[in-house]
Amino acid sequence: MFSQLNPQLISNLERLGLTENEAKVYVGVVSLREATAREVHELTNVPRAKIYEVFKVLSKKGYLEVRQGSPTYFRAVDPKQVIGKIKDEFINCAIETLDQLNELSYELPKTSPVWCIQSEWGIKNRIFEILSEAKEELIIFSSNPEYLQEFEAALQKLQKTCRLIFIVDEIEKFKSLPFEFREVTQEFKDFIHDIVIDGAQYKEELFIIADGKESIGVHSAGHKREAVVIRMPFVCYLQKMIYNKVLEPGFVKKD
Amino acid sequence: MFSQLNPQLISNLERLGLTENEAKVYVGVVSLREATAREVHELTNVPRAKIYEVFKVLSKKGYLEVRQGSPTYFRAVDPKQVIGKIKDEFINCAIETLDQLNELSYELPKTSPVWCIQSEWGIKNRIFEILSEAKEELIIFSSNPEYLQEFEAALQKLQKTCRLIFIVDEIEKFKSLPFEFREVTQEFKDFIHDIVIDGAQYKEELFIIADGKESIGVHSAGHKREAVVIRMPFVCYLQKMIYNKVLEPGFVKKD
DNA sequence: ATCTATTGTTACTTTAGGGGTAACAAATGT
DNA sequence: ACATTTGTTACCCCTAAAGTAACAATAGAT
Repeated sequence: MFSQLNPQLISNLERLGLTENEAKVYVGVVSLREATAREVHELTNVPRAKIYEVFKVLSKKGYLEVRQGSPTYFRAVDPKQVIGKIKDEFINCAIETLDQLNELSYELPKTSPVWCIQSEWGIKNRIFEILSEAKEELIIFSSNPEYLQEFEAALQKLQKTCRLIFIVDEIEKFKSLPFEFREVTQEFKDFIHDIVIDGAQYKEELFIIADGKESIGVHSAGHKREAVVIRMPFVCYLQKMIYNKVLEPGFVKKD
Repeated sequence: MFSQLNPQLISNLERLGLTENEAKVYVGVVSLREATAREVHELTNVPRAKIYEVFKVLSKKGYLEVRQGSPTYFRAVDPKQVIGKIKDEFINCAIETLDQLNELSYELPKTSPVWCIQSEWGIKNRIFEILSEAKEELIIFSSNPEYLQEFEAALQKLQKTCRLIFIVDEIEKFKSLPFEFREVTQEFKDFIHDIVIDGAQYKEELFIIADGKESIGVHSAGHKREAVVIRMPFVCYLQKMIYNKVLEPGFVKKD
C-alpha cells in the first residue's frame, strides 16, 4: 500500500539533514502522537526491520521519547523543539564555517578585472553590492522594466547621495518607475534589438557604470542570463562616453 | 602530496550541504582568491577532471565567478554572501517544515504517562519545559551539584511564583548554590549511594516533582544518562510522601 | 610548420551509505 | 502448546560521489 506522507515535507526534512527513512519515521510518529513500530510501518511503508534502526537513531538525537515495553511505544518530541535544535546547530556551524573561511581570505589586489557571473542569485547579489559601493555617479541602461524594478528601492535610496542617469530603449515601457529616463537614438535602438550571437538572440537587459570605474552588464542569450563585471576605469570611461553619445543621432554604424 | 586543507572546515561545509569535493574546491578558490583548475588541484588534491565538474556546479550555485579564457580563472564569491545564502535557505526550509509538521500535530490526550528520554539535549529540554509549566510547588532532589547548577537561573526565577523544596544527599556539596537545602537521613543516603543494577552503578542525579502531578528522574547507570518522565498524579503523590519521609530517620528498610 | 605541454572533456570504475528483504529468536496472546 | 507479534541481525542492491584513464583541443616554444 502506498505511503500516506506529504512528499514535500519528507523532502524538506531531508534538506534539514535527516535521511529519507528518518524523515518518514519522525513524521509518522508526529502524526500518530504515540506509536508502535507496526503503526509507523503501516503509515509510512518503511520496512519494519528498518523502523527499529531508525527509532534508535532518532532517540539518540533527541527527536523521540521511548516507552519501553512490548510493544515499545515512541513519542515525538515537539517539532518546534526539534526544528529549533536543528536550526541552532546549523547556524552555529555556519558561523564557525564563516570564521574559518575568513581566516583564509587574505586581501590581495584583484589582478583580473573581468568576471562572468552565471547564477541569478550571484548577479543580483553583485548588482546590490555595486549599488551599495557607488559614491558619485551611476549610469544605468535598461531594456527590461521588470528587471530594473527589482532594484527600484535600492536606486531610490541611492538618489539621495549619487547622481543617477537612466537611459532606456523605450521610455514608454518604464512609466511605472519613479525615475527620469532618457531614450537612446533610433539607430542604437535598432542595433540593440538586432544582436544575434551563435544563433541565439542576445539582449542587454541592464548595464550599470558606477563612478566611471566599474561596470556590470546583464544580458540574456537564448534563455540563459549572464553578467559580466568589468573593473577597468579606462574601459568604463570609454563605455561612459559611448553611452553619453547614444543619446545623440547618427552614432552607431552597422557594417 | 597530501591535502593542505583544514579538515574541520571541509566537514563543516559538508554539514552545510556541499559535497566533499565542492567544499574542497570552494575552500581552495577562497584561499587562492583567483585560481585556475591546476592551482586548485595542487592545493586540494581533488582530481583535475573533477575540478571542472565542480567548478560548473559551484558557478551555477553562485558561489564562484568565472573569467573565461585558457586557462579559465575562477574567483570565490565573498564567503559572507555564500554562507548567508545557505543559512537563509536553510532557515526558510526549517520554517516551512515546522509549519507542515504543525499541521500534523493534532492534540490528543496523552494516553501513556511514562516515557524515557535518552539524549542529553532531550533531558535538559524536558526539564526546562517542566520548570516553565510549574505553578505551585516543586520538590527537587539532587545528588549532583554541577548538574543542578545548570538549572540555577531557571529555578531562581521560579522561586518568585512557586514554592521550591530542595532536598540533597549532602548539604556541604551544594554550598555554592543560592538555595536553602534539606539533607536526607543517613539511611537514605546509604541507600542511594549503594544501588547496583545489572552490574552498573546506578545514581539518581536529579529528581523533580512538579505540582504533585508530574515527575522527572534523571539517573546515570554506568556512563549512560537517561531520564524517566512520569505523569501520574497518584504515583507523584506517593513519591512526594516518600520524599517528605526521607527527611525523618528510620524510614528506608533494606531487604 | 612541427612538437611539446597544458587545458578541458568524457567515459568508465570503485566505494560507501542508505534502503530493502529475509530469516530467526524472543515475547505475548489465545 | 501453538500461533502471532515483536525485535534483531545479516545480507543484498542501488545510487551518488569520488577517483582514474584516455583523448581532443588549445597554447606555447622552436
